[in-house]
Amino acid sequence: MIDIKIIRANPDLIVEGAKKKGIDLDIEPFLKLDEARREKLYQVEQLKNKRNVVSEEIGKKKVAGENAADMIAEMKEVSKKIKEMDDEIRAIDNEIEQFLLIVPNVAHESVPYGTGEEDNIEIRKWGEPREFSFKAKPHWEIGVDLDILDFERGAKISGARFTVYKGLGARLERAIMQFYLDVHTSKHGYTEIFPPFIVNTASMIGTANLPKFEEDLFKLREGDYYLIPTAEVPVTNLHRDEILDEDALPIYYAAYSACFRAEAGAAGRDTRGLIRQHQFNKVELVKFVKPEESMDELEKLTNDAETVLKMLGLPYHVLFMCTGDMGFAQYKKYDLEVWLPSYNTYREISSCSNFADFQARRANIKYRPKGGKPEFLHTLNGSGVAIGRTVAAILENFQEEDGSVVIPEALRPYMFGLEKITKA
RNA sequence: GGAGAGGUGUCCGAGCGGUUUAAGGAGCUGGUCUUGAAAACCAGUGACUCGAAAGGGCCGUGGGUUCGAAUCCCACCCUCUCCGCCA
Repeated sequence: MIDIKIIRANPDLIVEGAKKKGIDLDIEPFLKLDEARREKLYQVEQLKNKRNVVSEEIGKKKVAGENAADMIAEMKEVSKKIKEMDDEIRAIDNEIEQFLLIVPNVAHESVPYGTGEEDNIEIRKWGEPREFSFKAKPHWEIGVDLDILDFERGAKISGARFTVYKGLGARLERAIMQFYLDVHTSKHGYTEIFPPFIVNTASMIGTANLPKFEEDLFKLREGDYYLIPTAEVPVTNLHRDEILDEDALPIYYAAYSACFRAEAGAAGRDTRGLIRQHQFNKVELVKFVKPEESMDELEKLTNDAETVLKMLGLPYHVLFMCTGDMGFAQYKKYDLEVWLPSYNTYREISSCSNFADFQARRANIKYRPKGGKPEFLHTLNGSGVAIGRTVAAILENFQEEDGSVVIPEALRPYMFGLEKITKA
């Protein structure tokens, strides 16, 4: 959420910022509402002050045994008027709130302007895509041939975009999960969190998944429950409505979770394999930091995510996301894309973002600077990294001509020391 | 799911519908005393929020009754105890 004071003072800046993200914002109705609200607020507060003062006098008279009938009659009118005005103000507040929730974050000035993914800028590249001396297979063929991925039965028991992992496939998925958590907690200073996979509406609003992106979510039929699309949601909301001590910052959390995405509007895209699923596993990194540190923290977080890809030996590059492709809530964002031979290109495996105070304001997360008033802190998060897509990348990049797959050394301790997955 | 109890400031904990601008304690800050510390004593300190200010709001959340609500009514949420069910 954008600070209402900033919108008031610089409405053009907000409209311009939204436009850069490809969003048309009609801000005039908001400005009128805001004006009307402040006018009414002033009036009703005058009345409330009168009510407070006179009611106290009535109390004193009553205690003294004096008659206060005329004052009470007068206050009855005042109270009625207050009630009417409060109702009006409440209605306006509601409209303003609804508007504020759909105003996108304004990107940092360094973010390149662009309208789509073709305008993202590659800023780093690590590793070299492998030249195959044989015909490389896509991971969905490798996985089926090795009998470690079962797409057909996934479709049978659940539907499209669900996959069953089997045997060493399941083991590989679990090994990667452990490996990522271990690296981030033991080498990068993150505290492990194992969150609920179901959250309420307030949490979804806090991270800006609601109200704008409801169609991307799975909502449960009973109760105020949604399946989380990423651990970012429960973990960021861990500190919702809290004021943290300055000494507690920065906070680094690493969390594994299953992620559930409706993938509305993705029909026909990435229909084969593990790339786009309704349910997938991911280790997410979340940070709560002081405002002045968030830009540096984004670099560190991105670096932490890159580290695990390097340790696995997977070629990747880093994109500086342009305004048009960075998302609604982001202030600055990098995507890590891993090389996938079957696509003959890089595909997203991690997204690292600084939200500045955008989420903190929605979720009301503050910190108390030494000797100062509470202030909104900054939140960041990034995948550290997506697990299913890691499996896809490992199968494809490390496949052998005989259909086997070499397990990256870093994972072998988690795979009974196994060096290769071969046909049974 | 059933029955009961309860949600008050950083914490504990009072609070007949009208000096509550929330008692009291703890904590925290400063001081006295002490070689220093502890203890004791004295003084100060009450979140947060809207507002330029005056002022308004805030006692789980949201409504309601009333001239006036922490205090009464309704709904919801959460916590605890017991029972039931259950991995």
